[in-house]
Amino acid sequence: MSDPPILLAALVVDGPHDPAKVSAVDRLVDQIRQMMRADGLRIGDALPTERELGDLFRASRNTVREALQILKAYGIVEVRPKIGAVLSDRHEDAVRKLFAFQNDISPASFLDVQGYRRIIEVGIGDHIILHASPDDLSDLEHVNARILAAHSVDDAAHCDFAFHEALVTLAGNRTLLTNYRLLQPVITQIMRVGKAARPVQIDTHQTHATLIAALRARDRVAYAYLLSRHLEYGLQFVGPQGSGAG
Amino acid sequence: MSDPPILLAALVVDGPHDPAKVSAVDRLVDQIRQMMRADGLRIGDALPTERELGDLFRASRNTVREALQILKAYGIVEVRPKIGAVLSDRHEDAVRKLFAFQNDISPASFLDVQGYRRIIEVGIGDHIILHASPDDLSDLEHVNARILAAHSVDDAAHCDFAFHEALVTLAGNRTLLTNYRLLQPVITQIMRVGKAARPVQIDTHQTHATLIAALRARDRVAYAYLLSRHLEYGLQFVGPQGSGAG
DNA sequence: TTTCTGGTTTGTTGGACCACATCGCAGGCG
DNA sequence: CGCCTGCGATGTGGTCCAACAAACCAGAAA
Repeated sequence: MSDPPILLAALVVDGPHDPAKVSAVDRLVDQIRQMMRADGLRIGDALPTERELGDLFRASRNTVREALQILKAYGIVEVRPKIGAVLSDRHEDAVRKLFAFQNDISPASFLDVQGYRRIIEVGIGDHIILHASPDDLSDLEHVNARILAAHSVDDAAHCDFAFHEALVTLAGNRTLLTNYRLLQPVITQIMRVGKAARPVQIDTHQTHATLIAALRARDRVAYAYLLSRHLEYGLQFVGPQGSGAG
Repeated sequence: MSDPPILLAALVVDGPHDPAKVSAVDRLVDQIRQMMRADGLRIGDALPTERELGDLFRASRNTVREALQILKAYGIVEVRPKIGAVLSDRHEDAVRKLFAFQNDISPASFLDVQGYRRIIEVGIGDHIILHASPDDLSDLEHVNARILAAHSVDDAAHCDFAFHEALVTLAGNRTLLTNYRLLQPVITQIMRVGKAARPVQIDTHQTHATLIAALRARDRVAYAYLLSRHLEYGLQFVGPQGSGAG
């Protein structure tokens, strides 16, 4: 061993077995994150300038910039030209974007996603029936009403998603909601396809209304049945191999 | 007055004008991705070198590197020292890492995540009971057995997660499994905390065994009850504010 | 007040150096 | 003769520096 560059201690990293082989860029990413936390920075607060960061952490501006690109890709920092890097709340958007990065939407994934939705949306039925207030259900109806005013397939698909999103919201679980939202692009696409075959805003609205009615009646069996049928309905249009057992 | 710009020739980029003033780095990210697709590159194939990319797309190497950092953050390329950037299938890992990026795990998220798990793992009970083969359940037992051989809290936590992951796998839904895996860091951390309080490998193994037994008996009520109690168990250790309504 | 000027910041470029992985060649050995 | 080994040459990524352009901000000047 000659004399390796000491490089400061790379404080704790997520890697379980990363002794010191971490690159300067990765080290910077961690250091900047720690600085955010240590200084208690909040959304909208600005980071030091690139030069200052480089000076602080003994790194060149290029290295700082590469680290900032990673932070930017992660959506926790937003670099505004000539203003600087500010803490961002685009993290979830970044996750969503990244999540949809490779999703070639095939009929198979259509089926799979609808299956996922059935598990989720049926599974939360009990909780909604037990805990949702009449106001909650009224809100649901309000969201449902918007689909009647949709003036395009795209619009209708978004309203449709908004209804189901509101449904999932009533489960009162942030993790679940976050995960469900991750699939927004795929789900909305499914809805678009279904509605493109023939415009069915009124049908959709009506089905949603019966779902709400089942929740009001605290009828979990009816809710599960209606929801399953509702989700299977769209599968008719997804493609040739969507046929077979519904 | 300043001297005329030295380089900065026309050399403007591809196709239609970009009124959006997209940065060179973002442009490069797109161009590299297009190149991947156009050349039909597959996992493991190598990209041109950074210098060649810069030459190809009329960008400096630093710019290329910033673009590669983004691609790397997205998990679609992996830069191996002295080899170059190769197409990677680490995309899901990248999503997972990104997902856990801001999750400074608080007792609140502990509760939330356990609630999410309850919804999911209880919700798939019916499907497992209806569709799981005896071999599936034997596999589950096999996975469960590994926890007895765990020699550290960390190891036990991973085995514990592996069991629940196997459980979710039996639901036969890829989307659900992907989303569940997204939470692996958080879930494993929860398990670590729970097992750090006191080593309970045998208890965990036993509880898992009763779960399997309930599945074998096709007793969905018992399954749901045992699972809920199992998930609530770990919450005792998460922190003082874990109290209150479950 | 408005305008201009200088300083600062990011975006981008070109170039430089280092450590090291890989390749190819020469030479030794079975 | 053929195979293996050792060793540079080459090229790669990792990092850094210096510089310029464009845009912005603050303050002096008119």
